[in-house]
Amino acid sequence: MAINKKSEFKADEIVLAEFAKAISHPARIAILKVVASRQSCICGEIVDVLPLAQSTVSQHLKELKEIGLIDGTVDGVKSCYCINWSAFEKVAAIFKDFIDKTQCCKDKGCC
Amino acid sequence: MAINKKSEFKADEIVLAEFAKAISHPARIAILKVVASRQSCICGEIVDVLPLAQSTVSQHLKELKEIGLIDGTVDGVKSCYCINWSAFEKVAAIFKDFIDKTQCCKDKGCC
DNA sequence: AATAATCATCGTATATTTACGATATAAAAT
DNA sequence: ATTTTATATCGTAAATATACGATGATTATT
Repeated sequence: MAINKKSEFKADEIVLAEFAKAISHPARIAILKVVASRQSCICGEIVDVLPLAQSTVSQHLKELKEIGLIDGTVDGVKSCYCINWSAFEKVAAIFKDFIDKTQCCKDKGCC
Repeated sequence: MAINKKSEFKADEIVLAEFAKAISHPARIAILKVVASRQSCICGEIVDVLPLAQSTVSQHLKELKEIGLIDGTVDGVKSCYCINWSAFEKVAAIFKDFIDKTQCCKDKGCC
C-alpha cells in the first residue's frame, strides 16, 4: 500500500503538481516573498523573519533550491539567496496555462 | 517535535498555501481537468480515467470538495461533480496576485 | 591558534498524505 | 425481495513532510 502512483499521470500534470507542492507551505511562500523583496540577493536575515528554527528554515530553503525557484551562493560566513526569475516565470506560465485552459471550459466550452 | 507552525504565518500566505496544496497532486489536477471539461456536471466516469482505486479517487474528490473547488450532488446511484467556478476564480486571483506581486519586485523594485 | 558566527546536514519524533481493501449505504435493475 | 451498481467511509499500512536539537563545516574575528 501507499505505492506512489504519481508517475502514472501526464507530464504536465506532474510538473504543475510539483510546483504547487513547492508553494504549499506558508513558510516557503514567506521565504519567496522575502527573497524577492530585495533588488540584490538576500544574505542572512531569512531565519530572523520566520517563526521556525534555523534547521527548519534551511530545509525549506533546500526544497525551493531543489525545484529551482531560488539560487543560493555562499558569501563568506553567510548564504545568499536570489529568486531564479526565469524559473519563476516558467512556473507563472504553467499556472496561468492551467487556469486559462480550465476557465476556457466554462467560458467558451472549448474542451 | 513536528508541532504545526502554519498558523503563525500571515492569513494570505496560509490561504495561498492551502490552495496550492489542493493542486499539489496530479490526481487532483486530472480530476479538475475532467470535471471542467464538461458543460454539465460529470456523473460517474471519473474513476475510469484515473490510475487509482475507487476509494482513493473518492478521497481526492473529498479534498477538492472540502476546499470548495468542486461541488458534488447525488443523482440516483451516481455522484455528480461540477467545478465551483466562483471558488475557482477566487483561487486564480490569489495565484495571480502572488505572482504579480512577486514579479513586481523584479520589474519595478516596488517591494 | 582559539573562538564566534552562520548555515547545512544528520538523526529522529511526530504529523500528514497517499493508497488500498473491506465494508456500508442507497438507488436501480432484475 | 434480491441482486447489481455506484459511491462514500472506515481501517490501516506505507510514504512523505514538518520540525527541532545536535553536530559539522567553513569563514571571520579576536
